[in-house]
Amino acid sequence: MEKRATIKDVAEAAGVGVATVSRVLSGGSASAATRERVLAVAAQLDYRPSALGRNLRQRRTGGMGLLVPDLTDTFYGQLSEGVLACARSAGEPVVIGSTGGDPEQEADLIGMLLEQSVDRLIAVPSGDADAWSPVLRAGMTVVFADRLPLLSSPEDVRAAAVADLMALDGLSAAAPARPLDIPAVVADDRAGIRTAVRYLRGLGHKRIAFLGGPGQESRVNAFREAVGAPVDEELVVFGTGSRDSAYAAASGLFQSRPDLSAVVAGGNVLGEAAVLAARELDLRVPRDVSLVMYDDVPWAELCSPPLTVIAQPGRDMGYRAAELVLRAGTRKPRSVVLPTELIIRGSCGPHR
Amino acid sequence: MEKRATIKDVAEAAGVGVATVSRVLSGGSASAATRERVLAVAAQLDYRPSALGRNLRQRRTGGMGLLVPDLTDTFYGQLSEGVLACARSAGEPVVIGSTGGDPEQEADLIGMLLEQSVDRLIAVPSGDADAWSPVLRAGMTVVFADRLPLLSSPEDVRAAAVADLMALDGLSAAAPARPLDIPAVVADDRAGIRTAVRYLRGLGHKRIAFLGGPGQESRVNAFREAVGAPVDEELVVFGTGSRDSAYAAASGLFQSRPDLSAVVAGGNVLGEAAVLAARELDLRVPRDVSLVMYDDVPWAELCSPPLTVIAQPGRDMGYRAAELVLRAGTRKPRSVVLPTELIIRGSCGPHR
DNA sequence: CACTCACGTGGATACGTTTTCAAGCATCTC
DNA sequence: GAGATGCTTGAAAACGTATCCACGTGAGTG
Repeated sequence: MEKRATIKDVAEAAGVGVATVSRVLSGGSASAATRERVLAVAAQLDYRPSALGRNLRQRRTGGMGLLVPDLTDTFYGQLSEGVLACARSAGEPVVIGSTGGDPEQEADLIGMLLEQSVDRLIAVPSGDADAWSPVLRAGMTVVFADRLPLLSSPEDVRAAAVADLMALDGLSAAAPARPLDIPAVVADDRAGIRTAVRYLRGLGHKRIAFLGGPGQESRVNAFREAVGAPVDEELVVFGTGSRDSAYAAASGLFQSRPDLSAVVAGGNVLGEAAVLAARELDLRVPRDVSLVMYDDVPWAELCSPPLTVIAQPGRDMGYRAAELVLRAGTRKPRSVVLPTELIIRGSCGPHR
Repeated sequence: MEKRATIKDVAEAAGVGVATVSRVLSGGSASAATRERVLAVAAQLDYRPSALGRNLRQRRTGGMGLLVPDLTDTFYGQLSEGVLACARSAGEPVVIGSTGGDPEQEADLIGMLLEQSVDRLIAVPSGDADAWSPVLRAGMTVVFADRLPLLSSPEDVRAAAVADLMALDGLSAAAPARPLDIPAVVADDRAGIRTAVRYLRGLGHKRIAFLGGPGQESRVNAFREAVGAPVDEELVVFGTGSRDSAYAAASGLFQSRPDLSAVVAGGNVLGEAAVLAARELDLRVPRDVSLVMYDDVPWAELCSPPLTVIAQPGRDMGYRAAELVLRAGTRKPRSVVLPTELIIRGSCGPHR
């Protein structure tokens, strides 16, 4: 196990000062002759600058943090792949954490990132806005993906609801002033849900349920808006994030309201739970109940019938978020809303 | 954005030297009085030791690297969750990379990790053994997960085949001397495949095909061994890792050999491709073709019929690998072989 | 020719921590 | 009571890099 060459070794071998080596390697000015010599020596010694020294000197770790609720959820897998793709092309490391949707674990992981001096973070937030403002004060550049943190105080919630609707109105609409001024890359939940609800309405469905998970406030709001008042509150139910609780929620919904004829699932885990629960209760899809699921995942096509879905570009979402967080120094990052698409397959039928 | 307190600040505020602060915080000896004072001051200043300084001093980054082929593959999602769970409980960061199954990208990512002085790595290897030996020489502690790297030279390959069979013979059998002495956490592929093949045989199937992906040499070998010579080589086909190529392989297999009555898919992406291709070709599962898939993923139950699978404990695999790599300093890590389980659902029927 | 200016260069410093080392001090032993 | 022993403590060095600053050299200008 031979030890790695340091910048000092290169400097000595090339007969120059360490400062010159540093400049050559980080693109500073140097004469053509010395540049060439330094590069040759560096290559010959197989010199790789130590990120440790650099990081300490610049008082920050390169790369970025990535916080997702669950890597077992295919959508977050897609999102992560997008982030990693962007990071790879930039040659930057990404340190990842899985929060389990738990604000406490999220806070722990943020603490760990802080300790590592990771100052750029892409997060699918679980904690509320109050939990995130300290992070900003710590000097972190944060970009939210997939969703925004829930606002905590009542008046904030009101303001945010308004802001959300405004933000989603146009695809590239400028984000309104929010209590928490953090850029985000999210899907156009409002349009996606609206399209799905209209589609179901067009098939004759009247009693449409929403099966949601944690952090899907924006989708629920969109659902409420799309169905119009008055919303039958028994028809919107929530799981807590685990597959078990999603199944319980779905099963409970089907049993307590046999009159519902369609359900929109707020995410692929919820969708999975819905088809499982429906099968268990001998409800046929789409004969007895129509189903449209948020997230297009490979296995949606495998179901029989194949699932009609609201597709959101998970990979793009991750990639864009990574771009934003990397360019944060240069450009002031603006929020991005990505389009969704209703992909009609076989899980929705006419109301009978 | 107030700047963080350093150890020096704490030392001054507590009226002690920095060395004392360091000792108190890293569990060294100190008098009860000073310990208490230092702790109080540290808490009051909200002091968090910077990993940067520590890392530079110790010439190594804490935590571990994690290299998987594709986070979109649910199995690797499970494996990653296991690694993250272990890392979280140890308070260690994880820097992740997705190789896409490409040895070149893998090498790039390894280079990045080296640059970061990450000296502990959990990898699902894509490159062959020759690509990995330099990593060891660089002083990295590596633990392979899910599979072993392919050996490159012909004699090595022979030796490895023998070694693999030996290694898999007992669950906790000591790993034989291999050209590459790296501990690994893998599933008992041999037993898993053997059980599946026997099960299919028991249903009367004679022409059983194997649909494999990259890095599944161990499973193919096990398949060859289980069916016994002579193996109809047309019945073992490979995709390159992408979903498209998996689909192409599956589709090609079904079309070129309409006489096959059962197929074993070497992974969940392959299994997905198989049911898609079968449906496209109007082959009914399990009436026309029986299917058993490696990997138990949540959506296996969603298919109709639900898929019979060889379950391997992805999460455990990741957790164990992380444990091994973290304890590498203390204990000399030994390879681990985890049990598989044939979960019979509805995708296999009697041969007709 | 003297003076300025621009540029290439290297020495020195700082980043925040851990660890070594020796010194200070109190206690114990003969 | 003198020496030895043990424990606590702080000063200082080191880790590998980027950057500030000052120095020297060459060209360009008056």
